[in-house]
Amino acid sequence: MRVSREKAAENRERIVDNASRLFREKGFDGVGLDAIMKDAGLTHGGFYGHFGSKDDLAAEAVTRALEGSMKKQGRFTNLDDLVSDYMSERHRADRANGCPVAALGADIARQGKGVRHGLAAYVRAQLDRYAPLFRDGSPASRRKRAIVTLAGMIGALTLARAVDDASLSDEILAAARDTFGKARFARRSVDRRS
Amino acid sequence: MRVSREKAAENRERIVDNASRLFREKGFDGVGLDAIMKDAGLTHGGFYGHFGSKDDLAAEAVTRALEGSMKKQGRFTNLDDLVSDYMSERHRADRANGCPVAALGADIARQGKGVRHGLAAYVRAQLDRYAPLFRDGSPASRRKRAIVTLAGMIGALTLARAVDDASLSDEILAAARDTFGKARFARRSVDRRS
DNA sequence: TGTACATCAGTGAACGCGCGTTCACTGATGTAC
DNA sequence: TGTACATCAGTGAACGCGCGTTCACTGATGTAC
Repeated sequence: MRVSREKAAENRERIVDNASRLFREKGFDGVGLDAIMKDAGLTHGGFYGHFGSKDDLAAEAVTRALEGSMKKQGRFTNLDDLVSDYMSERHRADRANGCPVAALGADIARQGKGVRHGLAAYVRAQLDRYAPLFRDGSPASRRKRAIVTLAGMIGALTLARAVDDASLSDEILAAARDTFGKARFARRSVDRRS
Repeated sequence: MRVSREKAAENRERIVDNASRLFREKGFDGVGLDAIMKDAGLTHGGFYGHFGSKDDLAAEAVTRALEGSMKKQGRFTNLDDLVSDYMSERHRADRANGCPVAALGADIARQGKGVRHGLAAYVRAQLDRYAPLFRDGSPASRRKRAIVTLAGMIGALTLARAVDDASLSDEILAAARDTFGKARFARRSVDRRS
């Protein structure tokens, strides 16, 4: 049953990719190793040839998902497009391929040090990406708005997915799209003193 | 071992309260019925005298947590105090007694119809509570800002808890506090056309 | 290049544990007289 | 009010299942000559 080293490396990649999607869709505890391996066209016994434990895979899968999310958002050169994409109905419906923070949310905070450290790096990278996309403001103001934009989009997507009411969900998406996109989330909203 | 009807009703309440805290702290799959019943000073066998299943308890526990969260936020008469409290270091540290949406996040979206319906009612109630606290703006503008404030606070707290970097976490809390509190998140930030 | 052997990626049965759930039982509470 | 019986909240052992993990085995790949 041995396969070539190249094929084995491909199998490993496929396990991580598929697990990254399955975890986002069903949560860490919602998928077993059996389902993950079957999804990659393998049997569960081979798992420990590739990973030390399910937790190890979870860490790799989250990292992979964060990388994918960063790469995807890196394609946008203005905030409007980025926000429109993040706040789209398509993203709301496709938890498996979307933002891992919105998909796994609080469960990430219950993961090990590796995952949480990777998330911090992800957040910093995203803030550095968002900040220059604002049209005006000091570096400090840009950074503050970048934080609020990132947090607001994550919270809005989480709410829009959790709510059992299509029109309320649509309203949440629209409000976030409208506020954070089109550079309407302008400098003075944050910087102005009362 | 029979106890009085009054005592039994108290026991039931205690189970729901404690479960609501335990779920928020460790997630739905992070606590077993054994731990929940032990936490209430009972043994696990008695569980099914009170509830039909663990899922039923989860639904009640989330509802209870949402009610508690609404009652708590109802005490605030201005946004600044409300935001300062939500975005406090104390709230970040105390997942068990804090906002259930931030604590359970995406897992709520994977719950049954009852929980998600209750969440929608909670969101609507919170929006109605936030909207009048803004200093200016049309009803539509107030509602839009209420949505963004609610989503932003939830996202910011989720991020602040998930990140493995104290100074980044503090920065996220501060940015959200500063943006959503003190009515600085003013009308024109949302309404102004480009 | 071809052959013989060693390696090792993947298989599938098995283990052990925890968890949700069930159930016969206990004994204090509630009720009927 | 007191007694006798029925009820039923809670107990703790047991069940069954799924899941993470282990392991002996297989047979194709990789390597040594």
